[in-house]
Amino acid sequence: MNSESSTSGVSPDWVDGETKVEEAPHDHGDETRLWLRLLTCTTLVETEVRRRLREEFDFTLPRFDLLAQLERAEDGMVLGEVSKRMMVSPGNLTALVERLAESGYVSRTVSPKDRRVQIIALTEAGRAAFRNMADRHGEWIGDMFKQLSARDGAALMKELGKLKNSIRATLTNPQ
Amino acid sequence: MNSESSTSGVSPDWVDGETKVEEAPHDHGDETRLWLRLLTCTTLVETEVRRRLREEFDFTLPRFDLLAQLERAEDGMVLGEVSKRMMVSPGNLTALVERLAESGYVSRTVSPKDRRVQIIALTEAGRAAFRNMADRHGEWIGDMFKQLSARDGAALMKELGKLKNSIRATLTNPQ
DNA sequence: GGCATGCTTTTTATGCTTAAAATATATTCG
DNA sequence: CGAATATATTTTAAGCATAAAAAGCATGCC
Repeated sequence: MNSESSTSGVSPDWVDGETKVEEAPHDHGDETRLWLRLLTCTTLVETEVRRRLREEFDFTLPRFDLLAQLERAEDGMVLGEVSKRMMVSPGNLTALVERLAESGYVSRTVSPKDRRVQIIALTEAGRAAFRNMADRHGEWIGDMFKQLSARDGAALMKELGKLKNSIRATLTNPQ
Repeated sequence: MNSESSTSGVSPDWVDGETKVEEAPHDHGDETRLWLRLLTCTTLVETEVRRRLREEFDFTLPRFDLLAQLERAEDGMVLGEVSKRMMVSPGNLTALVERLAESGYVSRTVSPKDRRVQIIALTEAGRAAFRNMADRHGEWIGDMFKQLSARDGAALMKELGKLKNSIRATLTNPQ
């Protein structure tokens, strides 16, 4: 998924990916269309957020997401826990954390109890930078969602909750 | 976004990214929570699709998406058009198409009318391979969405339509 | 204590993705 | 015609992402 651009001129003239997949024989067409619409919405928002993070803060979304995770862990977090929460592979985080540490936004401490474990925490600079970006982030989202009434928003939240449960049930139950 | 894993053991024990961002001052908290739920659903589905594509077909999602676009263009498609429909940058497609051409799934033809333009089309092998994968893809989605009633699915489709319009309005109107 | 086992993180190989610059071709307009 | 401008694609540099294997450490059990 995804894409960004502005100068390279992709973003504003996208067509719509919602008709990506043709009907399957046993007809899961409705579900597939729903899935593609979901994907389209997510991609539109995510791409815009990436673009703005880059433009306004010269920051990437993965970096932002990592700071966001640490924001609510006063005493820092073990790398493996960050991996689970961010839904990314542990190997992915090695380089990401490395770069954020270089920039001075996070600190790494080897656990005294278990020397395999790294505790990652926000520095003061990281906390300040994140707050700044998170404020703007909220505004961007608010802007993109603004035509949705409170009622529609609540309904969507509820329906997505059901969907999430359905997905999780399938993933948990291997078949 | 994203992640896969199975042997590397990330996928099944994810925690949930829905609480990534804290409240913003001017309070777009509701919208942000909604956005994070949307993102979670998309990530869960997308990751599973990637995993299964790899496992069952040794194929990647971008490759699959590209074939899906070409499937409905009998006479092929210009690269730029594919780029818009897939919502990815043109530069991205160069290598992707190259690899799919190597595998014999797509053909590239220079347009006789405009030598800048490449027309990409499915080969018979590509068409067959895609149909095979698309069938399974439909089943996976059907499976993950199966706890959602037809009524809920329809409601979700409708609400997402409204959201999409809201997002597009904001993106089209640069402020 | 010492070995087997398992957990946490890093490394490696590969592929996806973008932005920006470069290249190549087409079109427009003076 | 020829220069400026526009369009289509590729190249480049950097970063993100995964799976699988390797390395390092802890723990349990004999």
